Amino acid sequence: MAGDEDIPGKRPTIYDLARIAGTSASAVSSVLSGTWKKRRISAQLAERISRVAEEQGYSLNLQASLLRRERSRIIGMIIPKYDNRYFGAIAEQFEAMARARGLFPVITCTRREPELEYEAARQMMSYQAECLIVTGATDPDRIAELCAATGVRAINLDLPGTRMPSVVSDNFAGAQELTRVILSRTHEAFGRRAPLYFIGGRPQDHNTRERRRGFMSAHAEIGLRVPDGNSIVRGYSADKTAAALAELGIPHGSGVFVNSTIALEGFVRWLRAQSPPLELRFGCFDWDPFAAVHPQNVGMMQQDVGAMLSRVFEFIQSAPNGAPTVEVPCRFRALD
Amino acid sequence: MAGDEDIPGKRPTIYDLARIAGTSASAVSSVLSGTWKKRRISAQLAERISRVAEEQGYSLNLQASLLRRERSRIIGMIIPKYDNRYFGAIAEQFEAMARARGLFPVITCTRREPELEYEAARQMMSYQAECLIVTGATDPDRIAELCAATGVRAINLDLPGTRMPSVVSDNFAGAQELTRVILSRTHEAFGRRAPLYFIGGRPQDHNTRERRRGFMSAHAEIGLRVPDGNSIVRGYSADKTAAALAELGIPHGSGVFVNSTIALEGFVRWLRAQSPPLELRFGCFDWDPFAAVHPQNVGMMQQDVGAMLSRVFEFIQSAPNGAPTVEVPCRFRALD
DNA sequence: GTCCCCTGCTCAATCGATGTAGCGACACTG
DNA sequence: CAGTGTCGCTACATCGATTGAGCAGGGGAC
Repeated sequence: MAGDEDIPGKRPTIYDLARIAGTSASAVSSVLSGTWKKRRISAQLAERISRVAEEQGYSLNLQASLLRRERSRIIGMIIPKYDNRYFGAIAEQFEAMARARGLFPVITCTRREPELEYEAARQMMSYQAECLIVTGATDPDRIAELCAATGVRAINLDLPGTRMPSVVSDNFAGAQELTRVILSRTHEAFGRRAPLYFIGGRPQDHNTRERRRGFMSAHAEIGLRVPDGNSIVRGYSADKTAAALAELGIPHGSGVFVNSTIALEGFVRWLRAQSPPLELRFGCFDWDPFAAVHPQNVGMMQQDVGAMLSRVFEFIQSAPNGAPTVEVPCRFRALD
Repeated sequence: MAGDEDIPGKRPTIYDLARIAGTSASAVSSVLSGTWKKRRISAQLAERISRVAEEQGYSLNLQASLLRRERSRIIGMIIPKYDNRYFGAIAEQFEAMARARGLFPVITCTRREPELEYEAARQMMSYQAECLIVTGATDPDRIAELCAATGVRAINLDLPGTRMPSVVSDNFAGAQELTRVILSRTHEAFGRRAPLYFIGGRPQDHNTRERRRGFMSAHAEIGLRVPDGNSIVRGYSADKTAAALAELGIPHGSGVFVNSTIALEGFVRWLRAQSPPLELRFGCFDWDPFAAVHPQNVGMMQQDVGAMLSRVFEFIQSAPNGAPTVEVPCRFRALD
């Protein structure tokens, strides 16, 4: 007990433990990393070292450890938002699934800013991430290039790219089904068949294009043509959506396809402000438990986050050839 | 151009760059870290090194860099959930504010599991985090002890502890105000003054206790006594809340205080399932934009995430004495 | 007694970046 | 031409953990 030196601000290293336990740093390292049996350390010494480490409140210096090891087991994810049920669920489940596989997840939020996406990806390289999941990126191919240059494997999630494997929802089929339901429920409620309105998303964005294609296809099935004026596609922003709706003037008895909960936020705010109250029927691509109890909501298309992430981890374990895009079916949640 | 060796899976180091540029690793390091002017490197050499680094797609090995430096500038946060507007906003704003201050945020989600909280905190120590923000932890004092042992500064957010500085909402005043509004709006709507119901939270949790105190106080002000049976406090779970509500049997014309959006999720699900429809008035401690358009919602008490995080960063910059608890006022969002 | 093997450890090189100390070359002073 | 200073760069120790190589000592075979 005489040699224990507790320099306050200084964290103990394996050299400190070795000195205190009267042994070598190698022995300490192998005991604490669990490889001591292969290295022929006696159970007695292992016991002593463990006790000293416990007493001194030792914790591994990951920086030093990772510098020496060949594999970091770090897996990075960049994601545009946290405060939204879809991306929140992705982040939360990704962490849990990564941990369950013995990997160290590191997530960072890029707020749909292309520069921040790029910087965050660079930072993941610096962390020595072995793999990077690029979620909802505005320019996935630029990041793919960065990853290719440093030899880091990358996978797109939610929004596909052309240079690395992608896992996305089956946006076309989901939108088609959702559109059919909104059309029929609007018909039931108001007795007329009119083309729906399409609200939210970005014109150039892959998901928005696919969903519009499904939306159009469901209209075509029943011989309806959608006028050009029936769309508001002004980006992922609740405020812009609400402002645009005020100009559009949707008539009583209409049906509305809302493309994301972000647009839906603007939509329900606008809808609530109408006086006299406006009777509509709407459906939304994406799930939210509070939006689900709105009386005019006829259904929400929930993206299957668990299944998508499973496919992502399959791609991680066995790298595919080329840059395939896998589409995962959505689950429709009918309301009422 | 003859010496460029592009070993595919291998990332270039400063030694590779030095060899290619015909200079030393020290020069490369100082140029890339921006300290080259102090080290008397000529602008010409700096230019050449930068070009080579660019060409080779060099990226810093943070592990090696941090191992050598005395400061990591890493700031950790553990948080119970992502997919909820309150915690989602905390995570998102924390990252932005940390970056704006030149720090590297690392967040991890602990799902209110005490063991995972502890493990995650250990991992933050291993990352050499200089500071740890402990958000909504079930046992903050245990983590405080861990941090004290390794000399890492720690701050509680949302839920206070006794061993490190804490930043929390003014739950008492917020709950009191919210209760007053629900009481008066229920009176307006149904003409009777009856004690409210209190739904959600954990009995032993500090926030729940404070909010119940505010709730009780607002009742006492107008001479109302709250019966013991008017509470459902069974943890942060939408399912348990919905199940308990089914047993409780809240009568038509009642007012309800919902303690968190997680409980609210169960509450609105239950409410919607009632047939014939149940007319109530409720308010919620926490903000959610979709819940805000519910016709029976009279107001939501929004926690001031920006202000709370500002206080957290103040504590980080100048460590306070002892373990003070700062209370940040909430912002009431009246509805209708 | 010699050879060999096994046990239980330690030594020292290594990962990549950083920063102090110092070296060679040249200019300028007196 | 010795002495001093500055410029522009390089050498090397260092951070903490990992791991292949190797060493001392004891036991058994012949």
